[in-house]
Amino acid sequence: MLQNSKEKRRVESTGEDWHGKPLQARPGFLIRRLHQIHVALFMEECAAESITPVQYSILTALEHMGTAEQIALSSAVGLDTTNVADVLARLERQRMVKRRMSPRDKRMKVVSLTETGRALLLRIDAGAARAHERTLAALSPTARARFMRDLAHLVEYNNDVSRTPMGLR
Amino acid sequence: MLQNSKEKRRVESTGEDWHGKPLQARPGFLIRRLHQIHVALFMEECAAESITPVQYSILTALEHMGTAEQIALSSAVGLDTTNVADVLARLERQRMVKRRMSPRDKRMKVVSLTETGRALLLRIDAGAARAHERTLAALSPTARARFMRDLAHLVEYNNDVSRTPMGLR
DNA sequence: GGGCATTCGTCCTTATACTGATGATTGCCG
DNA sequence: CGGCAATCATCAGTATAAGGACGAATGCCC
Repeated sequence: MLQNSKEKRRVESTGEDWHGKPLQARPGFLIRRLHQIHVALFMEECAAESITPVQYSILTALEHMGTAEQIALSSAVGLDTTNVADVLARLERQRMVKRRMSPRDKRMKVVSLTETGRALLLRIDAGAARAHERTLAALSPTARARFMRDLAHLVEYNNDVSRTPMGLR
Repeated sequence: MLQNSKEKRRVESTGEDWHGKPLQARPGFLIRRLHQIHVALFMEECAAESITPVQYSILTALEHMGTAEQIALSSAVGLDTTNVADVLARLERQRMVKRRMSPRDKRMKVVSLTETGRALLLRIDAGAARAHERTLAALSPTARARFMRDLAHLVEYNNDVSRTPMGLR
């Protein structure tokens, strides 16, 4: 059932007794809560423009890639293709993004930022930065850096979990 | 707009340049991904029973509290009351949970575990534990403990962000 | 070059999550 | 005791997220 290319070591039971512990001691619970909190902070800081963290991720990825097929975007932001299509439809409705059929491969759609989208990114930047900083504000700069390193490590290690086609790169 | 009882210090701009950095260097992105990953691992480990992490959280909270009004559950698991009602409706449909009007206060509903729900919790325990351990598997035991401490600290610090009525206690 | 597995986008369904609004009930204050 | 603000659950609406299925297009293999 595992069989990843990386061939993970078996998770040997550390005998950790999650059952007895309160929710607050469980990784899954805390991660969900922190995610919730960051989204709330982001929405608060960016209330002026109506944009969500995921939309921001997609716009940012698009800015870096210049132009991309939906499947590439899906891989870049770690989202299901279904979900990417969904978010892109909303972004297109708001004129942040353009989609055209690829002339090379008629199965694909090529996505690119519009001027409106590029302008939005610039307006959003400061708010997004504040949201990120407030999310980590409780930690000292040292602890913050360490936490980010661990976080990146955890994500990279299990990067191929979930539907994301080729895993995230 | 902030004005929490705690009176947070202003987030002084550390001048962090998130804009130039790739998504992988942004806290929000990594937190979302890790959440995604944990959910996927949980679903994989608990595929036998059809249950989600949030449903598991609610059942667990209910087990600890014995019996509770929806508003108390909402506070315990850090979810919107709307959302709690939603999840409870699904759990009730699967006979995991009972809801009755409170005789004391006819606005409230009292929720409790059924035998089916209690049995499910026992069956799920090992899988949930494996999911939690796999989520953190990339870190050494030392780093894992430190990461959990930081995570708890971050959540506790911003606990009152989001709609959750009284904040989580 | 004709079949056929693969790929890409989309549709349908289900489950979190939050906001805003509403209806029922309660407790409090005069 | 009569009104009125606050509380609790719910409803409607929107946005992530994933799974399953499907049609169109592609490319590869014989």
